[in-house]
Amino acid sequence: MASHQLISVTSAIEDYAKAIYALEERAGEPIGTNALAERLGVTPASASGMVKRLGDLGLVEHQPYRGVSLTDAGRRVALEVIRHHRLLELYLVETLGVPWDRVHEEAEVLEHVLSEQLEELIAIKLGDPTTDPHGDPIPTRELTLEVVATHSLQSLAAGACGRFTRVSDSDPEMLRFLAERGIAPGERLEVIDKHPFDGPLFVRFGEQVHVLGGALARAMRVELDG
Amino acid sequence: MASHQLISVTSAIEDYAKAIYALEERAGEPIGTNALAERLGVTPASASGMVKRLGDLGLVEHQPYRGVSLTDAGRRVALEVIRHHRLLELYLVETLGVPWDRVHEEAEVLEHVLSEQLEELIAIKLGDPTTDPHGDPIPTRELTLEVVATHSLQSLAAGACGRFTRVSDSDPEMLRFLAERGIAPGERLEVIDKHPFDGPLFVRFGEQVHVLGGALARAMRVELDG
DNA sequence: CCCAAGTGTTAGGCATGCCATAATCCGGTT
DNA sequence: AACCGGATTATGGCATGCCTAACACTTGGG
Repeated sequence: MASHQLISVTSAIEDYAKAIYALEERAGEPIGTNALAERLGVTPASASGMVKRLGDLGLVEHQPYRGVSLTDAGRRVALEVIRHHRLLELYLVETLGVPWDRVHEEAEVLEHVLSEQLEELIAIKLGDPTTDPHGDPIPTRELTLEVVATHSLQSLAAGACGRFTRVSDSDPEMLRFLAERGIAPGERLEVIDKHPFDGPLFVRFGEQVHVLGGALARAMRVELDG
Repeated sequence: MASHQLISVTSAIEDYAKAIYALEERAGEPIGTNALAERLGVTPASASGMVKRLGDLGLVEHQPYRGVSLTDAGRRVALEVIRHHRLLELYLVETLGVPWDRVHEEAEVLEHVLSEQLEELIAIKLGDPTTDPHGDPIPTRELTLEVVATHSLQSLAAGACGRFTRVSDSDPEMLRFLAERGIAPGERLEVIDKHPFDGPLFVRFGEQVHVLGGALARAMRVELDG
């Protein structure tokens, strides 16, 4: 229960917390420093060193050779940054008209310097939104995050109906591609057909049918009906 | 004409450029490292060291023992940051409703991370404004800054008429004090009376007459009629 | 004209932050 | 029991940016 946080939480530390959070959510178990290192683009040794620092700050539990997992404090740090990031993305799109595919990198910088003050004002201005422009959920003020079960579009079979809820925000190419075709999170869809051998899908959005496959269909998440 | 800038321009360097710019404008001559150090709250030795770095980057001309002055490149750095700062202040007040006396410290942080992209979008959104909420002029896109001759309120005599144009943005107390009385930059004023011995002034804003003196009256800048 | 006082500068160091290489060390599997 | 791959330590590099202490310059008053 000791309140660590004796030292400042730097941008790098926030990035580590974010990365661990993301990996841990997906894996459902502690994260190896190797995976962490790869995600962050550093060597395993560097990640190991930083993990030690996070441990000293009380942000992670680290069983050597067993992996890292966030403590409650660490999860709070991660969720705070994620909240910043997603609020900023929505804000930049809604209020300043920043193109959909550019908001990510802007938010990536600003998330680390946004004051609680501004966070709050932005949240109010936006009416306490629950999802960002990519459909990713925004942690609440109390830092809770509702997890909705979604499926990769690629994993669906012909006949499936649902709502396109989100897509990774980190690939501007994909975002541009979708934006050009008028496909945005929130829209309902129906899988009309799917080619065999993990092939492309024919998906109806409104009146339009689009052909989607490859990494794109794998990155798109769908909330199924029912 | 060599384009230096081989190394990154850090926040600290931007702060030094800003400080040198401000002091140089006021003094009209090269700045001593002592004055610079005092302004930035560091020791003269530290300032001396940083000035050397700015010199290496081609941002200042430094005649040892003779003072520092900004080069064109240095002036551009300073004006760019000042533009960021003042645009942000106005933006935060106008769009997010940040209290007048708090925008300064927010802008102080954000000015260093604002991308050109966002700067541009903010400027457009605000309609290319020329002054910030404190009445300070905002450098143009091309980084020119119109200098208007102003006088300290304290220096005026009874009978003087003019427009209250600006007040230092760095003292929240003063800003709150003025805001509470409904005094804001842009308003016309008339000095009704002034007590002797550099005493307080009786100043009319609209229908209201306020008594102003001390450091406050010295910080308030007035553009005289004529 | 010279030297004291004040102003500037250099030298050396320290703290932080973050990453890298190289070598070693677990730990589970074969 | 040996091995392999993942993980860790040890060591160091590089950049920032600040400090103290000691030294150097400039200038004005005597």
